[in-house]
Amino acid sequence: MNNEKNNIYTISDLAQRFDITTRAIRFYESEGLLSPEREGQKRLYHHKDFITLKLILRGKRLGWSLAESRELIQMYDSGKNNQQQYQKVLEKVQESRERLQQQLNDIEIMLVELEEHEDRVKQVLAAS
Amino acid sequence: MNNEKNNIYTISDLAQRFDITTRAIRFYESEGLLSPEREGQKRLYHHKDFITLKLILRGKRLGWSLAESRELIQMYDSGKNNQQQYQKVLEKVQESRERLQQQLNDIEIMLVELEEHEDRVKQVLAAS
DNA sequence: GATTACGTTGACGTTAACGTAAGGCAAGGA
DNA sequence: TCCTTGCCTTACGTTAACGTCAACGTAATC
Repeated sequence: MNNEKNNIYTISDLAQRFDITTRAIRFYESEGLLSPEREGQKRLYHHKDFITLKLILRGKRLGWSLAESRELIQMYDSGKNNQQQYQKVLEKVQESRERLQQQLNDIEIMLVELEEHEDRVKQVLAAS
Repeated sequence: MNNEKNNIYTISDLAQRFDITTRAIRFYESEGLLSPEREGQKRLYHHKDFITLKLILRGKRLGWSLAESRELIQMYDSGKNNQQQYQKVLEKVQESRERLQQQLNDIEIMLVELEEHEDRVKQVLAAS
């Protein structure tokens, strides 16, 4: 009975699609990241909200706090040219990228060390 | 008075070198990730502990829990060939790598969308 | 009209990884 | 002797992002 053709979702529609709980979605709203339409008591989500949720989850994957993602979302929502906000977001993206670079480094080293460890262990076994 | 030439560190030596608090170091010990020598009440850290701390912090950067890093450390400490533990660690590294790939993807998309947003905003400004 | 399914608003609980005192011991100057 | 410094233990506090009831409303269905 969902009207998904018209891009209207109930809260559990969204929860299913993004594999999160309705509790999480309501929480994001309480934190000011979502502001769905209401039909009486019930929340109605449109495509815009769908997009916003996508932003939220992408932010989470990058390790952003909800407060940080909120800034990004507000920027998009405003439709205005808030240069200061834009810079702030850009910096965050840059930080994330640098963090990623460091992590790639860490992964490489870890793999090398794991191999070395294996080699050592095997040598000890061979010598016994 | 630190005997760093002989690779002996006090707790605050380590804290300084890794830019963490002594509280954190003691906490890692209480979680079974470190087991420094004692001289009376005082903790004495050797090169081995230095290495372990490096592992801990690397794990943290990769988003590992302390419990996860503990497994890695135990594997190295044992010096044995625990194939099961080795596989578990290898899987974790693999997971981290996949997560990184997803994040790289996210970053790219985010940058593209930010540019698009800028373009839209500028067009609106130009039309007014 | 009773059940089932889905939605709502509180409100307290949970977890990891420390932070933050508080109080005390021991060594080394001044 | 007193003071400062550094380390120790114990123990309660903190934060983010929800989880988990509870208690209720409403709408469709059996």
